[in-house]
Amino acid sequence: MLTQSAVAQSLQSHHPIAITLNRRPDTYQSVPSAGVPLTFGRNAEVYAEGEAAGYVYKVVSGVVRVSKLLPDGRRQISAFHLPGEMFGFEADEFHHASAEAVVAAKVMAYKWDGALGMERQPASFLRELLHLTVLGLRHTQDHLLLLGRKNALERLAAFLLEMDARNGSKHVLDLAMPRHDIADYLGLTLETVSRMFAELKDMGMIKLESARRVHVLDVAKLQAMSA
Amino acid sequence: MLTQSAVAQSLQSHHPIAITLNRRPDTYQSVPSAGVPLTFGRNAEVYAEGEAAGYVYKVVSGVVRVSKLLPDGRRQISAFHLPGEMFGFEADEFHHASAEAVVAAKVMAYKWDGALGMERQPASFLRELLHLTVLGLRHTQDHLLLLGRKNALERLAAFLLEMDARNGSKHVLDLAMPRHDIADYLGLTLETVSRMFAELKDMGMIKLESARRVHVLDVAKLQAMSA
DNA sequence: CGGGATATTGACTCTTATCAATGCCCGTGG
DNA sequence: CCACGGGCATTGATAAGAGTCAATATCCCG
Repeated sequence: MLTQSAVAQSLQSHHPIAITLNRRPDTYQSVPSAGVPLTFGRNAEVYAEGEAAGYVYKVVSGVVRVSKLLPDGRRQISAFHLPGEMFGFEADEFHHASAEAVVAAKVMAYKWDGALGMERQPASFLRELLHLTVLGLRHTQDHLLLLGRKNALERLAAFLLEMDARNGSKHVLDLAMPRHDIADYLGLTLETVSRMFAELKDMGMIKLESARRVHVLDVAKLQAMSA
Repeated sequence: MLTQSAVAQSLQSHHPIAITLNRRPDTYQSVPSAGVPLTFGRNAEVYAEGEAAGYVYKVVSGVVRVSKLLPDGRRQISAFHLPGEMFGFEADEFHHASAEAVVAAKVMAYKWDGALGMERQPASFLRELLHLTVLGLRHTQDHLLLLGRKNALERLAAFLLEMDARNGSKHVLDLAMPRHDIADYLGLTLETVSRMFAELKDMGMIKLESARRVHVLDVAKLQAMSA
């Protein structure tokens, strides 16, 4: 596990950093500083729990997972971040979770000096960030309900619906993450996740083209089942 | 379950509202509008899930729980709010969780017209609110780890430590909430919570003066156990 | 002092975890 | 091009932890 941030590494040692000033239009117009583009391979660490938090991040491509570990290795993934989403905000100067690429990912890093930096941000950016953070809080509270009160089948149904909705409700999903990551997101073991996939398949609610490629056949029934 | 907010009720129908302009110094100096003081009896609803969100709230006395329900009645409490804490921020115009008084509580309500209202807030208030929200997000993520990955004993140990820390680490706790609420916070049943209290007692880590009054005898061991 | 809500404890069940074997897919190298 | 190997996934048998149902017990509050 790295103690130095990936950004710091890039800045200090590795490849020359391209500060791309004329990249594609940003969803988050008011991010005030130019971003640093970073690339991560599968399972590469964006930042680690406990590390100093000097940046906020936005996914350009790929998928990033944010997770926390217990000392004995048990892991809980709190979110998967897809392209366009920001992550890495902290209330103080340290990251209290870690972030890794699920698959090869491109990420923009924006300088963010914690509370200090916040002093100098324009109100428009603060509003945007507050909005994003409140949305994140809502997602996390929904996930509390899932982890605290839903059974394994309900959890997987909710997961597939969430992923489908975030992917444009095409009802055909290419899951970027392995069963183990799904399990750590849903508070289950990978075996149970696998069994629940089989069960949803047997019920005719999904079709598994392969382990990662899922067809959602009956959204309504899945929704009824996820609650 | 009420469909009208408690604030609206107060404003529109019930007792005359005292707009107290010279109350005790606020922790949150930059809340821009004068607050409306409200009183709630045990289990009274501050707001309901789905209701329009026109206010943010601060606990003055008592304890407030924020929770979400599944259609069949399963409940997950995402937080208990103690005096001084704010709650009720939303990203849009609706509450996506409900809030009730655990015991008789006094609460200040501050007008907050969602995104619209946010436009007019000073940056200082936005910063404060962002900070509070990020702190809330951190707490919720910690709670995800608890619900997704900790066993019953670990959950109760963590709960008692959290409550003790928030109560000034006096190692003597007066729990405001019944076993059922603790269970719904920890994702357990009230029977399991009761058994885990007994187990911690048998291990000599706590003393139960009564069901609600708990002495924390060995903080270090409890901490080791909660992780 | 009595009564209702809250809490504890016990017996048993059920869901999910654990441990283990097998299967599948994909990329690599012969 | 095919075979091999390694990661990933599925499936099975069994165990463990928490849930459920039920019977007291205790504590407030009037």
